[in-house]
Amino acid sequence: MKRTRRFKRVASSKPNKPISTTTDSGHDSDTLTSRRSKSMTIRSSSPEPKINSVPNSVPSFDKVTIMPPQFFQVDALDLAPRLLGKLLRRDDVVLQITEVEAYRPNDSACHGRFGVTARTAPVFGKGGHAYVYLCYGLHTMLNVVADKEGVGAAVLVRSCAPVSGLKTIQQRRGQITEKPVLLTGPGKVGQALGISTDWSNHPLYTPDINGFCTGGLELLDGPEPEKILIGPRVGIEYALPEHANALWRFAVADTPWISAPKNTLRPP
DNA sequence: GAAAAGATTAAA
DNA sequence: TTAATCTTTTCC
Repeated sequence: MKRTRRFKRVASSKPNKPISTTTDSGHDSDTLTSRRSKSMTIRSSSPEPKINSVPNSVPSFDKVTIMPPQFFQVDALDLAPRLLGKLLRRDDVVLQITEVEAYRPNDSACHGRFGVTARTAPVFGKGGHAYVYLCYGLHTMLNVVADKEGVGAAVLVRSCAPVSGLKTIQQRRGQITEKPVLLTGPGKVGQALGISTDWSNHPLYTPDINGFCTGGLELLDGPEPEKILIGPRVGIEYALPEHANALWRFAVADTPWISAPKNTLRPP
């Protein structure tokens, strides 16, 4: 066990991070608990859930709609394409989801295939929570848990486009660029959001206190893409052919913010 | 208790 | 094309 030290290696461990008390590495379950405490009421189902007329501009935060829990309580195959265009927010960073993959029960590529374990427990939890795991020992992968409690289903967020907080994104990524290389790839999304596996099981439908950006992680409504592309999922060659070949990868069409490989994506 | 594999990325 | 890197899960 080499383990030089148990220092929480978080992607965004850059020294000049703007967050004050709630640092990435300082994030812990206590913080989660308090954040989750109910004393805050929000109308997650406002009369006008759609955000049209916001093509490029950033929607003002107090008009934003947080997706309600019931939005997530569907089959991962249904949830996945609906996540395209939606927004992930943490701090001043807002990312628009451009590419996802669905993972489902009885799916030989799904992390839930071994049943409930310490790592995968959130996958079997209530839809609308995050499932964050470490891949290849270094990349934090963000999934949106789907379906009802007890069902092992989730949607991996593979790529995003930046909406706001570009400087923070670049800082966390360690790259000063506006090109797709900034956010196309699941590990990059996790790094840009500055999350660690401690964020696994964090609810994405619970607003920050008073709706301000206090370090939470939320899924906000966003414009639906006009056209989408589908294809087989990436990096699951070990799975059974029927699952490896299933077209459960979804992407926004006509955007450069898509991860490789792109040549396996086709119109539905 | 040990070994293998992995929903990847960046650099050569 | 390949090294980096380490947790999770399985097997003995």
